[in-house]
Amino acid sequence: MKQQDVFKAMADPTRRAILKRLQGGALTAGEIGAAFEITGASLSHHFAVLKRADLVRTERRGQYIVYSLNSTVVEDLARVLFDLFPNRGGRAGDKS
Amino acid sequence: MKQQDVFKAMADPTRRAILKRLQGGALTAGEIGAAFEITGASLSHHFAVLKRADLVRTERRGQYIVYSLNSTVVEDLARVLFDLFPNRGGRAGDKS
DNA sequence: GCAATTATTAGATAATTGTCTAATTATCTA
DNA sequence: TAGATAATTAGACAATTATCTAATAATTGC
Repeated sequence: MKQQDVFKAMADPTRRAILKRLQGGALTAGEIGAAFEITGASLSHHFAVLKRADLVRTERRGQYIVYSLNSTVVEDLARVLFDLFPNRGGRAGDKS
Repeated sequence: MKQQDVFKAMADPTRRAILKRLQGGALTAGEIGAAFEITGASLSHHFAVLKRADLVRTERRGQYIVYSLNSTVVEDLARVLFDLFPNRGGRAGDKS
């Protein structure tokens, strides 16, 4: 997990919205884009960032490209956050 | 919690390092700065971002200003992340 | 093969951001 | 009150980034 890439990816509201949309299951780039006002090119840029952070996985299916969540990476991120703050009952990722 | 401010704040490695340093307890601006190569002015900028995100609290003590973590906000953030990803055993912030 | 569809890549531009130096504010102490 | 110390604010600048239009790539179906 490239921490910096993940944090950077999560810092943009559009990308968080994309992740949110993928909660319900895998979607094609077009299906995701339908919910946003920005161009497909901009969307592609965001997809690239999310992929670089390993937050989503892609699979080509015919002319479509299907995106799906990679939950584990964001779980890792959540663990990092918990670790940043001690004295809270030692849950996920308890290193001490 | 202003989600966007928090995510933006966490996106910078210097700011994450500052939070990390504060794990051991409250520190003055100068004590924190001693660990970084950047100028005090740049540090101040980062402090401002962290404060806007409500990730740190400040208290003036004489000529010093003391910074401390505000754990709850980052815990909230971690919860948001967990919520982004369903089907993982429903822990913190379980909304469903 | 060719047109249509889906998506990405290339290149340009405006906005944001991290950094710096210089100036300012707040506090302490002699 | 004056000087020293701690920290922030102001203003400038370079790097990054989100967005766009136009061009390119991959696939399907005629």
